[in-house]
Amino acid sequence: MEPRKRPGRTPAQGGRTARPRQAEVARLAGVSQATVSLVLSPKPDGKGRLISEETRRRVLEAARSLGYVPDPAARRLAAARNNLLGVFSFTATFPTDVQHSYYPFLVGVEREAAALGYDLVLFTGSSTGGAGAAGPDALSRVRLADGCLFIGRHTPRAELKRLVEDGFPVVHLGRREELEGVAWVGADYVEATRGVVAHLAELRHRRIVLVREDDDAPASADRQRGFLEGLEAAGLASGPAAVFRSADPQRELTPERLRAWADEGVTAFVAEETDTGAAWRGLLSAVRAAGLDCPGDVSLALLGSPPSDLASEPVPTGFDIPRPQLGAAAVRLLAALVAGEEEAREPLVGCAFRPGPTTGPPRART
Amino acid sequence: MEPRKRPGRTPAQGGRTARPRQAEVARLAGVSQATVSLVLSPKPDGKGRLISEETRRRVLEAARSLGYVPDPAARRLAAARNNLLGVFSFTATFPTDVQHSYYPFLVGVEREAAALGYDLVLFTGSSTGGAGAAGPDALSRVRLADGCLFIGRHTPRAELKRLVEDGFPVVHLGRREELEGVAWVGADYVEATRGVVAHLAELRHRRIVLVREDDDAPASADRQRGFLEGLEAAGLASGPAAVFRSADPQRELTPERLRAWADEGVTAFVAEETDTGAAWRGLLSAVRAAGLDCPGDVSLALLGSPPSDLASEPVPTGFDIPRPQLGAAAVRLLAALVAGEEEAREPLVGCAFRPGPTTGPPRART
DNA sequence: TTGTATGCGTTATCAA
DNA sequence: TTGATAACGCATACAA
Repeated sequence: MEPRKRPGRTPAQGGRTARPRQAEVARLAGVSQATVSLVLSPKPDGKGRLISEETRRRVLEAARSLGYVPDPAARRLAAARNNLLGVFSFTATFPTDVQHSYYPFLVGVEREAAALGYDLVLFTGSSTGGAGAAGPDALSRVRLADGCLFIGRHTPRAELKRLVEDGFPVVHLGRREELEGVAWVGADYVEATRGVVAHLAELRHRRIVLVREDDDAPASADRQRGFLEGLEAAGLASGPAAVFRSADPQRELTPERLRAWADEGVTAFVAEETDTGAAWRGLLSAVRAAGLDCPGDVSLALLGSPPSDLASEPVPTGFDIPRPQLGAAAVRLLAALVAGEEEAREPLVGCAFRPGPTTGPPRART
Repeated sequence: MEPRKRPGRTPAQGGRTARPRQAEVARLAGVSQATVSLVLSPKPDGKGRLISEETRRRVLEAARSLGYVPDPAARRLAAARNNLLGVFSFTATFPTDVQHSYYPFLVGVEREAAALGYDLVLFTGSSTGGAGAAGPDALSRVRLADGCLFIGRHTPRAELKRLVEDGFPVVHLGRREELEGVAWVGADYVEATRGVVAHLAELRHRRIVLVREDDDAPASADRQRGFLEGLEAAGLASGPAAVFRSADPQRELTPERLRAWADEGVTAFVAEETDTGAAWRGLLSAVRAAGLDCPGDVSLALLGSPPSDLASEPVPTGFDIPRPQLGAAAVRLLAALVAGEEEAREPLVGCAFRPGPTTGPPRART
């Protein structure tokens, strides 16, 4: 039986012109398809040109005139590379609720990817139940890319581990030490928080309280750790009493509570930054409701950046998470993994201390 | 010559264990590779099961025990499509300056793409070297996807046309009627603006002035057209005098000018929305500087949404551009083109009228 | 109902 | 220096 023309092909392929293939470039240039491949995929092997300058020119010209672009799927199948980096977030990458946006990270991710010569594939998460929905192989689609960046707290561990075990380059944006073998890049919340505490201690605050949400995320734990370490370093009383942990700070952080603390000699509060900003919001409103002056009566600091809807307020003392830099660092690491380099870089990115008008020396006690 | 073991394979493929293939699943289940494929990729064709329940079970069991996951590259290669939609913006997709961001569109783009089973490839036109260098064939890279969405005012016409001529599915986000053959999806500024004028006319305003920037973008032209049509429909005097066009409204829109208009009987102003929001800003500050009360002395309307940094101000009367919906509509259209369907849908998306506190009946003239 | 054969577009090997 | 050719893993038309 002789070969069919195009078996395995759905009949209604669409009436449009197919994308140009290497074979067509070859015909136009009067060479073989393999030659086209050689010309078009420069070997970094350092091997000198095996193709004559003349042929080379003709092939390039033909490719250009045809608008040829290599098929990423075929490339990967042939065990080559795509120049495609994946970005996968379990929740929507562009949520309607801008509060949870990964936008600032993406700024850095895009810039760095472009600089390194990669395009980005945004794998639409399972949020909408669309592309990859919830199936166990939802994450599998990312294998189309050369490597993939994961963002968000809720990355399914098993799937991620599977990818890593298969040798697929993966980088997680955000600390993920529990996931063994998963490379990650994160902000150094511990150090940054220590810095904020040190700042308050220098101002002569003696009792400081951390307001945090009831969440087990590494980001929360890190801040608490940095907080306690900071207290110790300053020779201040630490202990669980210094941490106020609440599932709903905006409710449970009452003005009475605040006054009680003040009476006990607490002169400063630090709140963690989270998606919702609940801790900080709760703290702010409680202070106001209690009629306390800031920074006169109490100093306030935010362990992160203020929510965007509070943009009209003065920017509080705290630190800035360098999200674009984080994104860029993650891409650099991922690119290194893709290139087969051993992972050997500092995964922590420092946060810059941000002075602000919400902290000052405590009022002398009477 | 007998077949090599794994030719075309780079020798140092990595020491990692290869993932299971359909062939291995087949061996374990005692069936052929094709059968495995049949079982594992359910056809939505509605065709009943061609595979016996027994075989089916065995295959699934074998696949599970081996931890089989399909290779997306192979799958896409065989299917002759990527399930990838490109998104191309001439400026960075994620600019540092959030003002100019396409974020709201992307929200809808992502959601709809996910719903339709597509992933997104982000192309950056302005990228600094790297992937998308600035070459004339920069746009050519988008051919890697099954189709591409273009966003922004500055899409190079020639390149776009070339893509379309080659039968590559292209959709432009924003009206682009000059570019023949280029499918587009846009907001119906004409109709929306007419609505705003009608609203003012109903309030009994008799003289209304449009403040616009000196830009030839379709978006500006459409608003002007809708404005003039709205005036006519209400039986009001139109003509060029009703349009104030300025390259720098924030400078040229002086309080004196405003007073002069008021003296002439102008009781309402509408300003177009642009990237910078210059028209609206200029109008607002001039009204304030002139000491005019709004909506007492003058009614103001904004043909679009207010800039985010004016979030603290009351939201003016006007209309909302449904950006997420626009993005979604564009993706739907693009998907239809990719699927080979003839383009046959309404490219205009309506804008919702937004009542606000900045308009009211004009003060009775003395 | 299942197996066989073939090709999707690319890279890489080997012979010419 | 270039041209055949064999896979990569999967999906399908067709035969059995």
